[in-house]
Amino acid sequence: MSAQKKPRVAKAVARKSSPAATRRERVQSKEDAIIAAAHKSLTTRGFTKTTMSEIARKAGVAEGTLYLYFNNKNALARAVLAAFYKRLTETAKVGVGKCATTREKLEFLARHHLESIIGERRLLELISSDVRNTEAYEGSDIYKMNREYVAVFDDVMRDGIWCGEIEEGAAQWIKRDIFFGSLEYSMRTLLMKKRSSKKDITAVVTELVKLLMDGAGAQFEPMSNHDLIKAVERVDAAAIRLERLSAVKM
Amino acid sequence: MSAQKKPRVAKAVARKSSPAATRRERVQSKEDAIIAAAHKSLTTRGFTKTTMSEIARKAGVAEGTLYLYFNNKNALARAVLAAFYKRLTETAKVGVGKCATTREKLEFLARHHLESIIGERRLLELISSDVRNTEAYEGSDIYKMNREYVAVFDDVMRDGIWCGEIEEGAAQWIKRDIFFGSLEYSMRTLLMKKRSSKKDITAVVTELVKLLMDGAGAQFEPMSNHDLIKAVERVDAAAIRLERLSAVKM
DNA sequence: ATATATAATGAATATCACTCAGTGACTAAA
DNA sequence: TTTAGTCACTGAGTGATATTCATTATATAT
Repeated sequence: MSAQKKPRVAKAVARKSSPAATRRERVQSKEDAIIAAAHKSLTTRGFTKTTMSEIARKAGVAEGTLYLYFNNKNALARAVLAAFYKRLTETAKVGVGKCATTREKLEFLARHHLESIIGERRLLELISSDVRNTEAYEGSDIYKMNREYVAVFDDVMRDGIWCGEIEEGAAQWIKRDIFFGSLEYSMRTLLMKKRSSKKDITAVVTELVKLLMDGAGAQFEPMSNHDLIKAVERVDAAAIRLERLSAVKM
Repeated sequence: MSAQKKPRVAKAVARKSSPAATRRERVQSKEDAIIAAAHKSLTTRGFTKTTMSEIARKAGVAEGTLYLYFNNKNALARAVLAAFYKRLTETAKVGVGKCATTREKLEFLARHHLESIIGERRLLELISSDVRNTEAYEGSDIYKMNREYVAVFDDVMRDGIWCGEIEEGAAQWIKRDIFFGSLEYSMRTLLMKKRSSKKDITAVVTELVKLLMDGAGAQFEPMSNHDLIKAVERVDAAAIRLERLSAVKM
């Protein structure tokens, strides 16, 4: 037994979590720490450049420990994404609740979505690249989270149709795609501009909602109520003159 | 000089390209072969799962040779993407040229884009994940290719505005984002459906163009000029009758 | 024919995701 | 308190893969 493996000595690291916590609580807080560390790395450096050892270091655990909590790098990324969706859905619901009209709700949702995905743009990588392809997307956590999130939009649209603010048109899922698709693409464009300002975001939001509610086609010069009333008044005045005329002659 | 490196013997591989070609031509055809091989792997297996050795094998060259033509895996992927954009732009221009109205042009462009990105969906990964982040996007080949491609859409819209089929609205880039963003998002949705049929594509295309041109909001029953003129004519006729009446009485 | 430039090669290296044999901490029963 | 058992953790080791570079092969010019 000569070249036996050297037994590793525990470094007696001070517990990060409160020592009095139960085992379950300690495990939970460690999971949170890992997700937080992963979130930070993923959002600042992107999926590919983020290494597991980096996450482990940030979270204050050994590399192997990550794999006790998540099967692999993708699963960890998915957990981060799930947490993001949860926050996103929550704030979206709250915000919509404070709006009165359908237009206000849509504008809030659009702005909220756009600002959020600009802030955490690196997370969207995960959706389009590895995460969606690695496993059966349908039935996954992310899929459910996404469903729950876009349901907020669906509800707004349903209400809008119900109270006549929106015309009941084609399949709902198409409008949903138009809404979220436009915003994600706009994000890319905004990020490419030298200084994407608040004004740009407002422009995108306004135009998108305008399109969803009013359309962008050249209207065929609809007459305004004002014009119509003036025209009617003139006719009215003419009729009165005629009435007077015939009354005098009678 | 005992354990000297064994000199590698060339395998005297039969030339793939015609031996009579010039040096320049031979290099070009090899580059094409590499891009073709990379395209095949990338579209079937995705970026991460595609290995450089796999591409080298498919292209019939050594692994090191790949790096004589492209600096790294990302650069190679970018070249594949550039070729894709080139084809896409070409076919888009040709197709639009065959359409008469703005609506037809937009519907063609939408369908063409959607069908193309569904067919080569794995290439889109590249845009959102590594490619865009690896280097300064602006000024890169991909950026220029993309500009050229979306210019086809811009031209259609400009024509549409010029001949009055489209209303001149907000910034053009916003409408562009709405167009392409909706289609890319729709692609995801379509791919998730069990059997995404031709009919689904048609529905998306129709609805998107309808939205861009006519809008989806509940119109407030605007009075048309035609209706107004008819109304005025009726009033006019009534006035004439009255005039005749008073003339008789005179 | 020889020299020079160009093109190609593949073993070696570095980096990273992931594994596993082993260590320590806590808990419950004796 | 002691002891056995389970849970949580560790980090060196493994295999896969992108990238490099010393070397060899081929084509062209003199």
